[in-house]
Amino acid sequence: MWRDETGRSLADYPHPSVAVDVALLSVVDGALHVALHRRDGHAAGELALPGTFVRIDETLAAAALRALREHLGITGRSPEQLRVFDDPARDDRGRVLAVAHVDLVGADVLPAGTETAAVDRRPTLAFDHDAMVAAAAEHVRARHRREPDPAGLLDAEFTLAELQGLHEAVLGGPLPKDTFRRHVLADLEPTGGVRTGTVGKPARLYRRTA
Amino acid sequence: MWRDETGRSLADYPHPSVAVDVALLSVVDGALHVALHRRDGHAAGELALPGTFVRIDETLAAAALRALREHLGITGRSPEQLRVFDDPARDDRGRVLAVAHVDLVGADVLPAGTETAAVDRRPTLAFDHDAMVAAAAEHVRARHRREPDPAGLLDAEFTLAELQGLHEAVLGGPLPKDTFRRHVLADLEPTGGVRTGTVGKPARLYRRTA
DNA sequence: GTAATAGTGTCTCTGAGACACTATCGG
DNA sequence: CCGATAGTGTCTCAGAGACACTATTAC
Repeated sequence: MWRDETGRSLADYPHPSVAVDVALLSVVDGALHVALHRRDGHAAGELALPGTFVRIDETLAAAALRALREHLGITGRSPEQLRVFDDPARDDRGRVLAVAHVDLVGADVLPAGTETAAVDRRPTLAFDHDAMVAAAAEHVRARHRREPDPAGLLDAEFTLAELQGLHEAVLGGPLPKDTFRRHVLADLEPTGGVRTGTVGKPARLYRRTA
Repeated sequence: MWRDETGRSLADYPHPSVAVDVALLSVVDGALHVALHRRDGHAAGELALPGTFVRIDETLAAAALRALREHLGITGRSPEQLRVFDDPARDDRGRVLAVAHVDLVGADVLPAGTETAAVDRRPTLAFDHDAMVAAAAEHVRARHRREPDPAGLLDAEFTLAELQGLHEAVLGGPLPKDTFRRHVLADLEPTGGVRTGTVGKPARLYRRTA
């Protein structure tokens, strides 16, 4: 451990605490939702994103996963970093920098009873979590404009209609069928199979390339 | 100040230190350069980005500005946040999270003698500063693909050739004249003046709109 | 056959890029 | 006039979007 001239280590200097907050998004009832929890202790009952303080030997990703586990009972995802929120007044318990994260999971990953809110009609959240949700939704939507099912929410094989339904749910609006199909076909390969047992012409099955 | 059940404040818990590092980019000799400094004390002589630890009541932007002032003697810019670098082994003095920032300034802002390196042919830097410079260059280049002179490096009035020269320097390669002009004209308005005193047909002067 | 869904041919519009051309200065 | 730089007309190509059409199943 490094020491300065007076024998103090880095951690001995006063410095901000660091928290992670995770906007865990999911498609529920055909719309993009965010998972929330009610705070207890200080300011109990207020809706907030799952978050936690970063421990001294923990990566941000590890802290984000721990927040999901402790607050929502969810394991095994890989949150992406958005940015640091550093308004000095954002947390009245002290000086806290918050690194916002985003992840997108299937609705089946959320334990029964998990509280969620549609990102486009959400209640006011604690701290600056509203801005975090807005940034998270924009991040996920931008990726879904560029790439088919970037989070791998669909099964290994899926029809173009299923893919389009996912993208419409994430983006929050209808997409033109023909343009959408031509747009995503470049990143898909047909498996040769078809989806049977439904009404109408059977749909070809695809998987993502690369 | 908030206290837990045992009377400890947030800052009493062990937590990572937070640093800012700034990739200060500039156009020098027609190419994108990054300003560096030589570290002293521990690992003296190694080239690094200007950086500093974030004080407990300081915003990230304020810390970034302070790092530029203390290491390079530069004031008055507005660095943008890139992302947090959190490899546990990135700093052998202790657990340090680094928030990378980027800014782009005119070469005239750099004090005489400032050490710089072309971003595309740079020496190996300390810590993970190589990755920060790469991210910073990509960030600045992406903005210059979308928008004319986003950092306002040119004078209030400029010719299209001057603007194109700036973009070629930032992007690191030649641009087609006619396509470039049509691309940026949407965001410019002619001032009515012309640049005289040069060889050839006088060029019209423009300013950025909005 | 009909209803329903899957998939495509084609037209238009727009923007990027390439190329060559015209325009206007100093000398 | 010439050399040099500024600026434009136009062609082609590719992708987005709109529309209508064809294809293939269950019943």
